[in-house]
Amino acid sequence: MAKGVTPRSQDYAAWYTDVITRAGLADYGPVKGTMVIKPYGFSLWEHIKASLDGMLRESGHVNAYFPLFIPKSFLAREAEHVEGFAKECAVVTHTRLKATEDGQLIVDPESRLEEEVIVRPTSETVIWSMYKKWIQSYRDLPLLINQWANVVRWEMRTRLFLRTTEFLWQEGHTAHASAAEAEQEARKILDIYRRLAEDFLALPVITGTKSEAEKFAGAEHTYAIEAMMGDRRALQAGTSHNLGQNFARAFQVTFQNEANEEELVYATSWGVSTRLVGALIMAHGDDKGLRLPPRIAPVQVIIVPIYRQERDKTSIQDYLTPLKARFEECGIRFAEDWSDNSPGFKFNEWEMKGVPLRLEVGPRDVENGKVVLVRRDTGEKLFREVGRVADELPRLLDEIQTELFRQAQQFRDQHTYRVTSYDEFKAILNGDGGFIRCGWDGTRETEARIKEETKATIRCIPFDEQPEGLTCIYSGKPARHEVIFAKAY
RNA sequence: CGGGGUGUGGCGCAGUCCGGUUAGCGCGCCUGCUUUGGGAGCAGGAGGUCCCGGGUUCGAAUCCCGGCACCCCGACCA
Repeated sequence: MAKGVTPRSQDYAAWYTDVITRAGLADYGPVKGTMVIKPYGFSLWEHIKASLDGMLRESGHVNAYFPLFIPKSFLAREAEHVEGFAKECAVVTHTRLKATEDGQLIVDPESRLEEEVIVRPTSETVIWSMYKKWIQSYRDLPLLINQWANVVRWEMRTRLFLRTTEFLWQEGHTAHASAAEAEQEARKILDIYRRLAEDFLALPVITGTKSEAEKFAGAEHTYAIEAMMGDRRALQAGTSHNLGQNFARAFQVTFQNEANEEELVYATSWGVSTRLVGALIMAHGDDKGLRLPPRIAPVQVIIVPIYRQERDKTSIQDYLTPLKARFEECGIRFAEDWSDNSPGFKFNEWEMKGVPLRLEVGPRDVENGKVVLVRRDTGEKLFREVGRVADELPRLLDEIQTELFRQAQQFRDQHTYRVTSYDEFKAILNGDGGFIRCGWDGTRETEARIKEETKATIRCIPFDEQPEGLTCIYSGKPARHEVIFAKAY
């Protein structure tokens, strides 16, 4: 195996998969499009998950679990929804296999299901079939349920973490007594997603509304957080939908309001997935590998001992004992690398894994009462007194967190353009690419034409849009919205 | 579903055109010794249905026919 990864500038896609495999995040599964999330990658996901789960609980949501299998007929209940997902559903048609005389294993034709079931691509339909049973009165509302689950979407083209046939996510499904409350919920969740991205993943995002063409199948409105990756393409990092009464209507979920009138329930759904891991890799990674934000890094500090002889090793171990005790008191996630690999190898290895801080201790440090710290974000070397380093670490980790965010934000801003002519628009997309902020006449036709001609799509209509006085980049008509265009994953 | 490519020890590849020793190289792995402040050195060693199935031939990784799988590029998508 080569020593490093393919440089980003040479082949971004190869760099991305190299980093994932070399850092030990994931591996390809045996079935096309599937992925094994390895312990280090899974630990990263679990930290992301814990961060979000905490925020969801604080805002009154509870976790539950709904079945993987859904009757095929459920999907068809909501017209747009079936349209959106039918093409990518895995379908279970039989319930068993059997061995033939010549030892082959075949699907037992006698086990054919009367009603075929689908593997959930998302759970709106099963969940609303249950909500029908659970909701009668306004007193049953709001219902604020979240589930952490796997879903399957049989995609044509897959990429590790960004789009796999099966992926892990959380999906929230809420029911409300008024349209206004559902709208407020959808927006509240989007803000939680924004905080997850910005405060935990150090990933600056743009919040906004999806165009009709890009919204979720079955939603009234879709809101999203959009982030810029290192190749200046956009990645949708989370979505929140106001479903209006569409699913309540499809599943006949009504409640009696305070005026004793029967009314359809108002709904939202929202989700973020393991795609966030892909976002982290592409937003922060460099040619040495991952760079993880301390708040979600599985290992925040890697201790690398450096020694020649057994007695040095022993003295380093003793030297580290009180320091490690202090780390534990401070709640710092640290690990030690006592493997037989050379120090240089370990440095590269842990940089590949994106550990925010490396702490080196060698005989010279033991003699002088020092340690050496090296920041992954800046490469800076810091020499510190062993007795004081634990007190400083929480602040230093915060600083790294902030710095990663700052770098990503600066990168995004440098590659965000406001343009007024379609020629400029195309020049940017044919060049380095980036986010383009411009006017749009609000028509599906314009959006479709631009996509066809440039591959760029409307990522969102940002909440802070200022369409007044703008003209449409394509048609020249007065702009209905100011939007962000970009090529997207 | 179109277009392109690749299937050979764990990984990356050479060998295939032009059939012929025991299928080779780098990395990794195992053992031992020496090393260790930016991917250590030497010595020894283990590890292969050459994607699968037919065919041609005295002889097939190599030629012929058929299949399968995966990767990349496009249309669809969190």
